[in-house]
Amino acid sequence: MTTAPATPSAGTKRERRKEARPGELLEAALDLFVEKGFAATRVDDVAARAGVSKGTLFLYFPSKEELFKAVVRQNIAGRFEEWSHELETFEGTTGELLRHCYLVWWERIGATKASGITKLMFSESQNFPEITVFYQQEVIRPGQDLVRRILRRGMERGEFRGVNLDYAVHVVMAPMIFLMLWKHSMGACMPDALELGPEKFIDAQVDNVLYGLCARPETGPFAPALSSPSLPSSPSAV
Amino acid sequence: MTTAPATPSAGTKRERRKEARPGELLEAALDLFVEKGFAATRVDDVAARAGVSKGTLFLYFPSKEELFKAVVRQNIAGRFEEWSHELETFEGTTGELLRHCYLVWWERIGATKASGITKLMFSESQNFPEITVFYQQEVIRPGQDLVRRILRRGMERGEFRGVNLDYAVHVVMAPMIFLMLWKHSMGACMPDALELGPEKFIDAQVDNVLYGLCARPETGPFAPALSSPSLPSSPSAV
Amino acid sequence: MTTAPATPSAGTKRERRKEARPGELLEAALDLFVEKGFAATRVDDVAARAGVSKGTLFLYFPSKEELFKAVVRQNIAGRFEEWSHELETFEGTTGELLRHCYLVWWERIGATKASGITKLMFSESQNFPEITVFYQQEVIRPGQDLVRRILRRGMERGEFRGVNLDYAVHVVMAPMIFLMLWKHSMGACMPDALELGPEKFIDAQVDNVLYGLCARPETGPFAPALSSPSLPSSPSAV
Amino acid sequence: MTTAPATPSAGTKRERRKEARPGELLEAALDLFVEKGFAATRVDDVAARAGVSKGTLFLYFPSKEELFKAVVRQNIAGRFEEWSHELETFEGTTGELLRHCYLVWWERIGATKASGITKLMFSESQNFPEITVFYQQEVIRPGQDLVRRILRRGMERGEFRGVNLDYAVHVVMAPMIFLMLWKHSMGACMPDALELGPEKFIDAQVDNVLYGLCARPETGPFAPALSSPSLPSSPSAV
DNA sequence: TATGAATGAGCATTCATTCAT
DNA sequence: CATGAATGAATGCTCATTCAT
Repeated sequence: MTTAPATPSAGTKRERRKEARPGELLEAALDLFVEKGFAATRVDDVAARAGVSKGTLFLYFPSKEELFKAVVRQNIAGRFEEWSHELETFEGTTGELLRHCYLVWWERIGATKASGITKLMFSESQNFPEITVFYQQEVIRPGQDLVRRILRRGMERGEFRGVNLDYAVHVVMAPMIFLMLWKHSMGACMPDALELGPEKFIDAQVDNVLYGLCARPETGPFAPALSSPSLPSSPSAV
Repeated sequence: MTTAPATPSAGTKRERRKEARPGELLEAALDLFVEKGFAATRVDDVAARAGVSKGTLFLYFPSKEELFKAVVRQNIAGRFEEWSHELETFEGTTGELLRHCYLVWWERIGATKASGITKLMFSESQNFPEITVFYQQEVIRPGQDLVRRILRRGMERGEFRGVNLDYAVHVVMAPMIFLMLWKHSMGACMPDALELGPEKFIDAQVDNVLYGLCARPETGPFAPALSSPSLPSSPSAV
Repeated sequence: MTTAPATPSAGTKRERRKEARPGELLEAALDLFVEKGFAATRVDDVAARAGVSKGTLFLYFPSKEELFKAVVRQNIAGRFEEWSHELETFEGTTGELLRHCYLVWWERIGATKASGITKLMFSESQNFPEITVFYQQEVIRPGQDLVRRILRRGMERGEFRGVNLDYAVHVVMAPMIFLMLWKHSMGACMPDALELGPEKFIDAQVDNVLYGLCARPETGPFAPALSSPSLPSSPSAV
Repeated sequence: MTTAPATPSAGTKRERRKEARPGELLEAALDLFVEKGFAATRVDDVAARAGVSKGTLFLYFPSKEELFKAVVRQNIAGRFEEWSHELETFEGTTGELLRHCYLVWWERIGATKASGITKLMFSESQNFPEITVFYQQEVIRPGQDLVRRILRRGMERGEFRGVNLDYAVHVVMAPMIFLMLWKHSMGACMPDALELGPEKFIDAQVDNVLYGLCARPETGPFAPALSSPSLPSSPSAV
């Protein structure tokens, strides 16, 4: 109090605590939201896990919903810019890029607690419209845009067929989302092949997805169902 | 219609009501469980929607959990026997069988309210262990067994490659489950390509899945990741 | 149905059932009231144990309270006349009469389910005033009158000291009532010396009671506290 | 009063309230439990009588059962240590000690609301096994142990006959328990001699009990029924 | 800044009684 | 006579949010 601290951001122990509070609360909230879901998580428990009182939590976050939004921002929404940059600087075929994205996505989201947030949103979006709107704007749309840019890159380079992007985005994301949801619901309750080795599952999915997307001389035995109805997939689409 | 009553079991008006009650309650419960989820559905609302008092509901179902189980039995679990029989009498290639299954599954489950039950289970299994156990025994296991039998049929006939069944089951089911979950969560809140035409999405997924499964002379540019690790499916996989 | 029954009271099997109904209901009610108490006994259970429907019970007894009153009348209140007569025809000393009364009381009430009714009344009288009034008029008062007559007999014959009847009645009844209440509450939950041999307890109590009542030349080391305050029983009590 | 606060522990008005709350709730709960019994007492009413909301009650006591246990601890169970000490320091004959105990017991328990708890336990033990176990461990057993020690003291000093302790304990306690139960059930509903002057009743009972217990040269006209069957207390008892 | 005591609406389940058949 | 379907008021317990200190 009497002597000025060298670094103004973190002086006394108490002040350092004060600055750390939001982070500790967010970490505790992430844990509990992932474990119990949004509605079933009690703010008392979040505060207790962060080592503060319930009142203090409401000092930093005006409501349970705002607390959740902050968790989403810190763990997912706030990282899209970095990912977007990584995507732009990637060199190599778009097939390689897509495979790379699957892998890093698994490392950074799928295998971490962040995946629990996706599960939570799928579970409770109906009952909390305000959160859902926020999540769509901050996560879903940026995420789909990222995938769209990959697909366009492939199509512009002639590596992918001309496909209806709205469908293709879901084809690309479906296996990853399924993996997260399974892991945080049924997979948590029953012994399962996915439990220990999701990499194999991802590998198979990437192969299948790439097969559906890649430009091929002949269509083979399978119908080109990904094709945009108004934009036939034939060479003219390239 | 003119001579004898169609339903001989119901004489008086009251008896007809009594026989209809369970069905009316189950329908109301299905609607609300699908709309709100298990925890957020109030039994008062179920009773009100069925046109009876809260007490009457407990006359037919001893608890909210048992009510839910009855809904699951009527809409999903009770129909596996029929599906199993259809599977056995199918004639044609296993690829055609799989495509057929995707279609009828979409007609009977995916496009109906029954799909909401799957979404509900993925959402709330963590918080209601007793229901989860019931669902795994009555739905998940029989469903996976059905898929396993299809895959075995393909492998025994030489139509499919030798694959690790535990993974392949998930590869087959993932797109359908994703479709249900999306439809009942994000899809219900935002405009989406899947909303109106999921058939196209299904088509694309069937193609991809069949590509991964079908026996081919050469493996092409993609690694055969579906192969069982202990039972390599082809020399080139080594 | 076609031939008239010889005894008009019990003809066809159905009619015999009809006449037996109240008795079967009363027996079932006694069992359950004793086991659970008044409030905790459900009329559904009474009807079910009697083999009839809930509606039928209300056909014979207009309410749960009336059902209970009927149980009391059949098992206790209706038997005072007989006991009163037995008391009048007894020959022997009043001490012997009192001991005799303790024994037959134990046989007919204390050791039977009827004792459970006393326990029930002590337990729930506060919450059911109407029943309590009934019980006081039909059971408590007649019972106390019986004891009073015994005590008066002893005093008139010079066998007992002059005592305040209002207190003496309680002194006589207290051990028996205690025995019933213990048996149906704590005794039912914990191993206890009273459980198997209440006769010994009764013996001891009779001795003590008689000691306090009997006329004695000298009062011994103990104050004659039973004496009526206005009518000192002996000079030493002054 | 004017200078320093009497209670140094409570600073602000709020803190004083907080410290007083449990006591206020316990007092309100004691009143209502005694008046209505355990099952018939609504927690809302307890809270209202203490001047707080229902939620506040559950802030201090996690359930109705725990609230009741706390009431028992405060009013009975927590005072055995003090009583035990009083017993050890008593000087005089064991007959005097017993009479003394009856009197102080009446002052501290019998004449206070605490006696209502005993009545409650006798009434509802069957329906609430968990509470019953607690009560037996915390009240019944310590109470019986106290009586046992008095009886042993009398036997060791040669003042009392050799008796079966298991029965004698009940003989000693029966009159007091009867008094409590009567007062809180029938006595509360009908005019009664015990209502205003239980001391006289107690006096009579003490005399009778002491008569049964005290060592006497000859057994008199009454059988020594208190004697332990396997351990005859004196040659004359054979 | 931090606390934590207080609130009160919300919810699954029970049960005596009624009455149409 | 007999049924049993229907009712609806009653109750213990939870939890996000507020606010006095």
